[in-house]
Amino acid sequence: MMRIDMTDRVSRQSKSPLYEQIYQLLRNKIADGQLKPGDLLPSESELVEQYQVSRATVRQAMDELVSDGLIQRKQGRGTFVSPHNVEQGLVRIVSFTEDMQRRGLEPGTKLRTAKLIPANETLARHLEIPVNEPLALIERLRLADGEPMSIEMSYLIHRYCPGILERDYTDHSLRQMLEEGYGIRITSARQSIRAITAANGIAEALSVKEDSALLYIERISYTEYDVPIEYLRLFHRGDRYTLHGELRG
Amino acid sequence: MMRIDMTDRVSRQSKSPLYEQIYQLLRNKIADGQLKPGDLLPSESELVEQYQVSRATVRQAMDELVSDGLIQRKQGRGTFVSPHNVEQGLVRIVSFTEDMQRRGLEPGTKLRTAKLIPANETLARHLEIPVNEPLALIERLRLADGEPMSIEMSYLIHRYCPGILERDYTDHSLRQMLEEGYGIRITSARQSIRAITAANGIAEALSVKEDSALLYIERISYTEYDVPIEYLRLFHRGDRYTLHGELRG
DNA sequence: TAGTGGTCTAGACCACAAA
DNA sequence: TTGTGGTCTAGACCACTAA
Repeated sequence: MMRIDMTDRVSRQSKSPLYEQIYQLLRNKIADGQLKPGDLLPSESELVEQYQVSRATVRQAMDELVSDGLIQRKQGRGTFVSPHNVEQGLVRIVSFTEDMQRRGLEPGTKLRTAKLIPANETLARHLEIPVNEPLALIERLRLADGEPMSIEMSYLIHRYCPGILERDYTDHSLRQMLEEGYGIRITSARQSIRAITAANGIAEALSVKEDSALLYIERISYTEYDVPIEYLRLFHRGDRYTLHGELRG
Repeated sequence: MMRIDMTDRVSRQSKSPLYEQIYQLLRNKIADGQLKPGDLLPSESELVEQYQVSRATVRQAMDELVSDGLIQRKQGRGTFVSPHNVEQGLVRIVSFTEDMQRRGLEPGTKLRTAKLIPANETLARHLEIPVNEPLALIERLRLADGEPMSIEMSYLIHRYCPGILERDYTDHSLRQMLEEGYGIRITSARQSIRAITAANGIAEALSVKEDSALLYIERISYTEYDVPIEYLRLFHRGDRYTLHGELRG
């Protein structure tokens, strides 16, 4: 279980900025249900009082939540938790586990492959490495409530995370392992989304008919130094998986 | 042709805020190629000087561009136009025409249907109106370089835009007509994305085989008063249409 | 009228990158 | 060392909503 800091305060000694700390505190309150959809948040001036920071800092924290789609401001009335829990995979990187839990489904994982392969031309170009550089390929079947939901193929630059293939991918998220085992933080990513038909092997693994429609996502993840670290391919069952998002006008 | 304001200044008399004006000016410069991908933007202090506003206002304008994915900040180095023109339909509402132009394709439109229908239960629920309320259904085939790309089915609450069915949808965007003809501004939307297989009629219109994979988007658009105004269904050809986006860690 | 969020200012000090 | 963006403050006035 994740340990959660329940002290509802911010620290000026922390290495993370004040607005980030406030953002996390509020995000946690929404995540764990202390603040429910439709609830009125404390006003900006109340938060200024509570955390002893300036209003600009409070607003910076809330800006992030707005851009996540988690809260909505109403001038003259206040700030509210968004009616539905939107924000799913279109703005922020979300682990499969968190994604499923937010949908009210029980996540599960089966490892299909974990091996070393040489980078082909496409992978090399996307990861900005030489052709034939060794990559760790980790392929997992993701389950929701025991039923196949997605296949994830993760191509990691092995040089940055030697020995990762010997670890256990079932219980720990890859991102967590990269951070804790190798000090690698993924801070941004670029992805493309399209619809494809399921090839033979994929269809079988996902328990769908051949040529069923899949939501296919390719994602390149970058470290805090803007270095590509992972190329990810996601095959989501079209009949089970939907992305949600909010748009501005 | 759209008239573009070339005066590179902001006005304190304008009804739109200063940061919004600066945001639009910079956005236009990126759109029309005055600022190309990879280019260094003027520094924040230079923009402060140029537009005679505070640094916070400049930063607020740039925050929007960052969140659009159009620019990237590099501490100690400067702010750059994003290498690729990402930002496509996952953050901001973009017209089909603009979308295609950004992809370097020639947009085209064929009207398929324009008629009045009563709202069924699903439509009524999404649009927050009574069942059987009259809706204007406008169905268009969208072309890119002369080839079918998407089908758009737009369900508008007719009460808010009477007579819209008599207008010309080929040359004007629906959003533009709503704004100019009825004073209705669409300021936000909520959408869901999934993969489906093409049903018979849709497949034929899109010139693809039956059961081809389509990227299917449902979108509810809201006015500035958070009133639902339009329910939109988009069927994009999976082999031609890809969404791109950036994620935060 | 009182309280909310929306906008804006004029500073300050910091961490980081490049010369 | 200089200039960049990153963070933060303490104010100000405005537009909007609800009582």
